[in-house]
Amino acid sequence: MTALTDVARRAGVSPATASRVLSGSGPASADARARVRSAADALGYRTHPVARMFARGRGTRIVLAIRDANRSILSDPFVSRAAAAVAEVADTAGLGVALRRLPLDCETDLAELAADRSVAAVLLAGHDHRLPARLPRALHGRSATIGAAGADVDSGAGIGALLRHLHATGRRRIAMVAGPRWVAAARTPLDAYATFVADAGLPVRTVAGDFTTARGRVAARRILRTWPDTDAIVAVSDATALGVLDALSALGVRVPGDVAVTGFDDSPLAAAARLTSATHPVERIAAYAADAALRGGEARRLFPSRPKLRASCGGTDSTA
Amino acid sequence: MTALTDVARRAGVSPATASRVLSGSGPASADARARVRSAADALGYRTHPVARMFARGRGTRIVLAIRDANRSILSDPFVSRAAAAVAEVADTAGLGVALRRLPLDCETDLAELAADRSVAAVLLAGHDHRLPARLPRALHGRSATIGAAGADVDSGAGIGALLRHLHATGRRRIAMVAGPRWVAAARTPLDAYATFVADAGLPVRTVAGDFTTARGRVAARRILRTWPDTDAIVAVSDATALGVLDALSALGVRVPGDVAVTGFDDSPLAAAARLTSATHPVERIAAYAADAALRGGEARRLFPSRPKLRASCGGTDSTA
DNA sequence: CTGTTAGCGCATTCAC
DNA sequence: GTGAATGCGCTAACAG
Repeated sequence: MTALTDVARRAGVSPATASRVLSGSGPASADARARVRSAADALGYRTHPVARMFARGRGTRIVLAIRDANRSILSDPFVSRAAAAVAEVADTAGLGVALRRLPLDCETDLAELAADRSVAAVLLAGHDHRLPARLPRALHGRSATIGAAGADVDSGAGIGALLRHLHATGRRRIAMVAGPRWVAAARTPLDAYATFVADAGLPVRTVAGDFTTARGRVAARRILRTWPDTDAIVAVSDATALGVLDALSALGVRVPGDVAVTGFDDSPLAAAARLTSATHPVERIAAYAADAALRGGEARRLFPSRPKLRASCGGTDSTA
Repeated sequence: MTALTDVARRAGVSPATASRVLSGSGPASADARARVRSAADALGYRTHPVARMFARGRGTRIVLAIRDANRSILSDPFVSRAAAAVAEVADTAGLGVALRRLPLDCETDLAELAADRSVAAVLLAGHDHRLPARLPRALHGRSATIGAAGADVDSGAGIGALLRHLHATGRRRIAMVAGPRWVAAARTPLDAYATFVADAGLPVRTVAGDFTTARGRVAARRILRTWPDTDAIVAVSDATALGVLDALSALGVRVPGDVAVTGFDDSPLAAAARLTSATHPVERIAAYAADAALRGGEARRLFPSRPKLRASCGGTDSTA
C-alpha cells in the first residue's frame, strides 16, 4: 500500500506539499503540482479517506435522521429514495449514509448525534418549527433540514397548479382529501386549496386523510355522500388517490368523466394507475440538502412541484 | 472531548487496558472491567469510531455496488429499499452506506473498490454467474452478493405458490408475462412456471416482458389475442401486473371473474390495486447480506416468497 | 511557496 | 492480566 510519504519522496517534496497538492487545499507551485501528480499516478497512489477524515477531525458519515412516530419509515418510499440519493452523493465524497429514526421527542437523540465523532453531517427530516430550538449548537454548521423550513417541495404551488388545471378543464366542485392535521407538511396543501377555492368562489369540501389507500376509499365515499355533485377529488398522496379511484370504481362513478382525480408525489403507483399527480425531485432535494450540510451552508430552498397529467383527470400525458 | 486516555487515567489503568475493555477484544480482569466501565460513563466517554477504524486499518463504509445497464437504479424501489435497510444496519455499526452503479463490464470498478481503503464491505447486486471470476481477492472476506448465488428471494417457490393457488381455485389456462431473457434473475420464475404447467398438464403460454407497466398492457392484449380462453395471468412484477389489469379492464374482461391476475414483489402498487402478489423481505435480505459481508462469512441463503392474496385473484386478504 | 514538527485517538504488538 | 511503546496516514500549525 503506497502512502502519501512514498509519493512525496518520489516527487522530491515534503509530505506536506504532497498533501496540499493532492487534497487541493493550500498553495503549491505549478512545478510541485506537476511532480506530485505524476509521482502519484506513477505509483498508483490512492488516498486513504479514513486517515484523512481522522486527521481533519471530521466524521465519515452523513446521518439521515428521520423523526416519526410510526415504523412507517421502512416502507415510506420517500425516505428510501432520499436515502439512496444521499448514498449516491456520499459515495463521491468518500462518505457513507446512515439512517436513524428519531422519536417525536428527540432532544436526547439530537444531542447524541452531535456528540458522535463519526458524524460528518446530519440531515433532519420530519421535523417541525420547534427544530431550531432543539438543534444542538454542535450541529449548526453541519446539518440541513429536508421539508419544513429547509429543502422542500413547493407543495403549495404544486397543489395550486393541479387545482388550476382542474378549474381550467371545467371542474367547479372540487373536494380535497387532506393529510392529518398534526403533520406539519400537510398544512401547505390545505392552505393552497383554501386560498384557491376562496379566490375562485368555489365551495370548500375537505376531508381529513392519512396518506393511506384505505383512507382514500373511505374519504371518497364520504365525499360523494356529503356532496354528491362533486366533480373532482384532489388527494395529497398517490396512495390515497388510488383508494379514491378504487372506491369510485366500486360506486360506478366514472373517472374522469364524472369525477377527476389527482394524487401527489408521482410515485410509481401514479404512473401505473394513469393517475394525474404532481412530480417532485426527491432525489435532487435530498442531494441538495446533503451538499448543503457538508458545505456548512443553510439549505432553504423550494423545489418545483410539477403537474403530471394523466388519464385520471383527462390528461393527455403518456405513461412516462 | 474526552478520549480513551482520560478514561484510563481516571480508572487507574493503562490506555491499553481501557481499550481492551471498551472495545471488548482482549483479556481484562473483572476488576479492571468494572473500573473502566464506570470511569467511562462517569466521564460520558464516547468512542471515536473513525479513529478506531483508522487504527484497525478498516474502512468506514459499506458500498452497495449495483450492476446495471440503464439508469433505472434511481427509480428502482428494490434498490432504494435495500439501500435504506443497509443504511439502518450500518448506523448501529458506526458505518455508512454508499451507493455506486457499475457498468455491465465492471472489472475495473471492482478493482477500484478493492483498492479503496475506506471501504469496509461491498454488497454486490445485479451480478451473474461470472461474478466469482471477476471478484478481486482483496474483496473476498468482505463482500456479499444480493440476488444470484447470494442472499436471494426464493422466487421459484414464490411463483410456484401463486401457481398452486391459481390451480387450486380452478384456473387451468395460465399465462405468464416473464422478464427479459437476458436478466439472470428472470429465469427462475420462468423455470418454475415451466415445471408447474408440465407437471399439471397445462398449456404453456408465455410472453416476454420487461417489468414495466406499459409492457404489461401490451402483453395482456397479446395473450388474449393468442389464447382467448386464458383464465389467469401471472406477471413477474407488480408494475407489469398493473398494466395487465389496466388492459383487461379496457377490454372489458372481468378480474378475477374471467381472468385472475397476480404480480410479484408486493410493492405498494399491489396493495393499492388489490393485486395478489408475492411478498419479499427485501429489507431483511439486504440487512442479512450487509451483516454477512461485515462478518466475513458467505451469504448464501434463500428468503421466502410468500403469496399475498388479494382481490385480483379472488383472494380473501385485506389491504394490509 | 515550502519543509519541519506535532499530533488526531485508538489498537496493537511485545515484554513483563 | 497488564503496561509501555509504536504506528495507522494524513493534515495543520508554524517557521522559514
